Amino acid sequence: MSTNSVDAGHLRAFLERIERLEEEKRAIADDIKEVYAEAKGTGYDVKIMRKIVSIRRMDADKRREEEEILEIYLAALGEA
Amino acid sequence: MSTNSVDAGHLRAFLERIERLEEEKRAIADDIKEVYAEAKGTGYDVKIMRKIVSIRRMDADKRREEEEILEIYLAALGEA
Amino acid sequence: MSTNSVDAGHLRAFLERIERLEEEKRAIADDIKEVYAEAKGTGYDVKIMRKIVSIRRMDADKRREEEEILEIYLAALGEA
Amino acid sequence: MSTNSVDAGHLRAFLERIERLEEEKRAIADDIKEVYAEAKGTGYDVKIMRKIVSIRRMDADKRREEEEILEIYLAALGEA
DNA sequence: TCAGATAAAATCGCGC
DNA sequence: GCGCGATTTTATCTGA
Repeated sequence: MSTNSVDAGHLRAFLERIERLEEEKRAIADDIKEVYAEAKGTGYDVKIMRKIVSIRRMDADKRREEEEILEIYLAALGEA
Repeated sequence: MSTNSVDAGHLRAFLERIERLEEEKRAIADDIKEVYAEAKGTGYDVKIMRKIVSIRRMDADKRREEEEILEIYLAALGEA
Repeated sequence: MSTNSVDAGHLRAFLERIERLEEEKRAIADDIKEVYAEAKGTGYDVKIMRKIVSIRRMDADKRREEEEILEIYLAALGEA
Repeated sequence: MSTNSVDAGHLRAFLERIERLEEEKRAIADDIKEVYAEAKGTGYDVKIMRKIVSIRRMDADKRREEEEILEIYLAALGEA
């Protein structure tokens, strides 16, 4: 078997892994849309919900950042 | 329990479902990145890989579209 | 003449170009709507027409993508 | 020549008109992007420019609305 | 830093 | 006429 065919087989495997993962990603994105639609059907305002989710995500990111900084400080103290 | 607290609980449940799904989505996106990185490490050209994936996705989309138009045609015939 | 006024004049010129182009774009969008309306009046199914247009656009896009990937391949070969 | 073939020819003509118009629309959209890119290269903030364009568009719409209302009033007066 | 991909918001057209 | 789904446009985000 030539090097090329081995490479091609390898490449194909990579592509298939990627495509399977992209499909899963799309499925989850659809699930998210469905939840928003369901919430809308229950009377909630989707736009506001998205804002809440976005703010909470920023909060979570901020918390992570702060924890990282704290760890850096603690590490610096440990070395001091 | 007041209507408000019930509604709030409901909203909270929706938000938590969404946030869990978004986290899963992010995890999968990371997986995809890892696969590309691994392929790159094996010597493949990421740009070319992305193009291939994109073209194959267009094929799939087109097939879907064609199935949809077939359904629309059939529905139109049914109404005729 | 101050830098500010020059800049402002420049900005104004950009904005006017954009607005003129947007108006042209809107006019064309209206024309498209009119054609669909006319076709509908002649008895054609707009939904099906839109699907056909969409599928043909995908064909064109795919052709473009394929040309692009060919160029990328050739460029990659040139660098090899 | 059957009715069907005439219809098909007609349909084809509609589709071609639409596709030609869509291409023009796309070309203009590209022009707009280029203007923004050029403005960006001159140091302007694209996001702010978009906001300005959007606000001016709203103003223009508002003016149009007000003129329409004025005309309706005037017409009502003429009939009174 | 920049373009290109992705996600979000706005808009439009259709059916009820 | 109005909500709903589909398309289009805008904004954000990522990776080269």
